[in-house]
Amino acid sequence: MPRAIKSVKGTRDFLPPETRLWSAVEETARRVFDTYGYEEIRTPVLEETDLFVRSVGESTDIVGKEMYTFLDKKGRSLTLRPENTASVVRAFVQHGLANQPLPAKLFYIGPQFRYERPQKGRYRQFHQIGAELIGDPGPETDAELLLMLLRFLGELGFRDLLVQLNTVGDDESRAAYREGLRSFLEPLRQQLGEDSRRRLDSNPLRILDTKSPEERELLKGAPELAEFLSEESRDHFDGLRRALDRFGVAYEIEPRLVRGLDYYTRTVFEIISEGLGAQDAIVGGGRYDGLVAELGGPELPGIGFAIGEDRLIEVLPERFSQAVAASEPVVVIPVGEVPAVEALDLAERLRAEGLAVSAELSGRSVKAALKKADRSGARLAILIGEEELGEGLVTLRDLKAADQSTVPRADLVARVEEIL
RNA sequence: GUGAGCGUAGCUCAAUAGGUAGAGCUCCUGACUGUGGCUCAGGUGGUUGUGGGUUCGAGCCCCAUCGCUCACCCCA
Repeated sequence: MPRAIKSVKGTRDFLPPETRLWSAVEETARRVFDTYGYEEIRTPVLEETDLFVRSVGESTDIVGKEMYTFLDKKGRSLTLRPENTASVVRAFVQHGLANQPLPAKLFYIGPQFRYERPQKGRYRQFHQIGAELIGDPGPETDAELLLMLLRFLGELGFRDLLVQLNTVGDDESRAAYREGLRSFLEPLRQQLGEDSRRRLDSNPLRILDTKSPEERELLKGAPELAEFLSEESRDHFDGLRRALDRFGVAYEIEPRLVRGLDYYTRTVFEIISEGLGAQDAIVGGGRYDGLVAELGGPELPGIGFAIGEDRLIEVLPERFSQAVAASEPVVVIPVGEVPAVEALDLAERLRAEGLAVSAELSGRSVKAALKKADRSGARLAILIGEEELGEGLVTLRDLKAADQSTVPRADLVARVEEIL
């Protein structure tokens, strides 16, 4: 016997009925995003490796050790996208979208890939629903993006979600802070862990969100970014907070929220959820005012978020999942000597009317067919018997009420719709 | 990449101190020749993740490997 092949580590098959849930979530996203004027963009799963090196950042964990990178047959270095913002910005630049009315508002839904050790809420192929807005620097734009995000999550039944918010300042603020932090930590170098010592050279800001209690203790006397913020960055952050307050958005300032992608500037945010264990962030995002230019485009600001769809579905409120309807509410069953094709014929007529119908074609007994219909969650069974066939009648059986009646075919659609 | 726990039927799990694999659910059939949800009877389904070792004998012990799960790390 040949070896059975299994799905690759960290990847999953999504089977019915769970796939209905995924579709429903994605439809909700499309509907809500549409009300904010966002259009869908689909970018390739495969990109030139350099795209991520330049945008996400060489010193980040994502680029340093989590990418699916390989050489193609011509020796080009390609990478399965570990996130989607870089691709969206690349496409924006490549197609000259800056020449269309700004800001550009784009959303995407699709798989992303990172070579990590899988655990709860973390997969090698995972899925993100994200949105990007390019070409508007104002804090009201940040607020609107967050309002859209929260409206979407609200439509899914989430309540009381708390947005964690911070600002990492503009390039100048960050450069100044980086030096401030470095000169504070340099004397303490020997007390830092191995990772943090390395970051002291490459990216000192990342040390801030360490989880090590000893390092947190050391950091207590560290300078804060707020002290180094440029006036513009401070104004921007204050403007965002005023807007969020006006719309009643619940948020908390999380000064140590830094985020692991290099392209973020100013506004950064996260939403975490209970019930996900250690991987509890369901949304992450922020502003990236230098990224478009970094990727060869014009000097345009941008902001976006990415929702972890796998994690989102893991903690989806029950009232949403329960509202996702069952399939095939009607089953057509041939009785006695009536050929299966008659059941197919009737099913086709009903489908043409827009009804979800399955036909019993396998020749099983009426009894077995009803049993199967019942277990599948069907609401109605239509029995085509020899006795009624000649007179243009069928038997309509309500599987929940357990009663049935004989109805003319002409009235069938109306009767079915009445019951459903 | 590091650590820990776990891999027996499609699913959930059994298998006394190593003695040659079983149940429930699911699925199919029948009791009920054109009528389901209950009950009863029967059937399909496993080289115990894989490879090696110890042993007269391994699902059980040892090693390796793959996978799953959780945590570290990182992030969605």
